[in-house]
Amino acid sequence: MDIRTLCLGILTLGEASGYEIKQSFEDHFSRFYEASFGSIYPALAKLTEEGFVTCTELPQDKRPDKKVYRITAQGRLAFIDELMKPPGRDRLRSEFIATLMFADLLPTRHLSDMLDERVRDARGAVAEWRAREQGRVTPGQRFVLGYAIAMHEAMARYIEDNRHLIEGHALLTPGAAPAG
Amino acid sequence: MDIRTLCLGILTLGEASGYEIKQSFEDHFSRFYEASFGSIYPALAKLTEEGFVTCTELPQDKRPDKKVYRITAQGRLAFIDELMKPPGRDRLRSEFIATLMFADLLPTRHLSDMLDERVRDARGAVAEWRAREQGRVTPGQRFVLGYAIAMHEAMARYIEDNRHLIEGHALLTPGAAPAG
DNA sequence: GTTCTCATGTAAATCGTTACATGATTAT
DNA sequence: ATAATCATGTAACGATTTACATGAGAAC
Repeated sequence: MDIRTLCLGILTLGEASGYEIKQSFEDHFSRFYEASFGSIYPALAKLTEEGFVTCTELPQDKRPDKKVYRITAQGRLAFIDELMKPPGRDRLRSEFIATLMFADLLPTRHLSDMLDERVRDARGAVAEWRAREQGRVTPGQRFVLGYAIAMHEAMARYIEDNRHLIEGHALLTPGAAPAG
Repeated sequence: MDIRTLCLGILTLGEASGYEIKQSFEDHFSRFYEASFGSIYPALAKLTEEGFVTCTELPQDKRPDKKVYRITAQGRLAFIDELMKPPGRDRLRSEFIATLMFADLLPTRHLSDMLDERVRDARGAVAEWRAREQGRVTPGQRFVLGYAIAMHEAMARYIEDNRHLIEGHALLTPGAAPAG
């Protein structure tokens, strides 16, 4: 599922310009997929060429013309075809996790700061998603929002419940018990 | 955190050949990071050039010589330097999630199959990790294994608890209540 | 007999980001 | 003044995968 296909998907929700599609990526796919203009604009050009979307130029004053894209019937079919393919494996690249794998090489203080920040960040993301859940969303979007919330709550909870495994390690090694 | 750095990390756990590092990626980073030979071999060549690892060739019969890499003191420092950098954001690309976002475009039957398979897969992964948890692992590795388990359990649980949101939709729309 | 494991490496292709190029308007 | 929002697009660069190249031995 490349960015080209995801643009098509966003256009099933309504017409949009390249600029607006970028915002949609941030709104709907935030933390799942990201896309830059450098991939969105060429994708839209290609989709137009292929007949999956049409493009109408709206003249604007003091700005480049706004190009509004609409998905075609053919585009809708192509998108559904793509959706019906068995989804590939999730691909997560987490520097946070990679770092913690080597926690024993790092000072406890540094780890604590990292974990604190991660928990803050996860809880912040959950708050944002909860807010978005209140708005008008399709059942699919609601399911995915709930999924994101559940995952990030589980993340925060796991970190809080298990941070002692890496933070408290020095205190738990034999012979390193604190005096008193 | 690129593959080059991760190779260095794996070598902090002990000497290894390129082939073995590939296996380590599957063992330790499975579902977090993946790496192919096409990225590992050039990475090791570059690390050797930079003095972060040394390479010893073991002649083998009927096979290419095995090149065993060991991390140097300099390499260890460089790796820790890298670990101390604030980790970048997690980057997840999930075709599964992207597909569910557009669940309303798909037949319920197809969704059910996808969800079933995802739950099976998550529970299978959890079982594998639980087995690995029994072996000898560093505290960091234990933390990360627990994290992976917690995440995938949360995933399976969320899907089971909320699949009706997308599967049962037809039954819940007004006027579509089952007779009886 | 076909697939898996072991073992290394290169080259092409893919996919995407970052930086560049341009420029007015509005909010802080 | 400085940044953010609006608006499009190209070109260079980067990271990684896939396919190619080679080949024996063991297991099924």
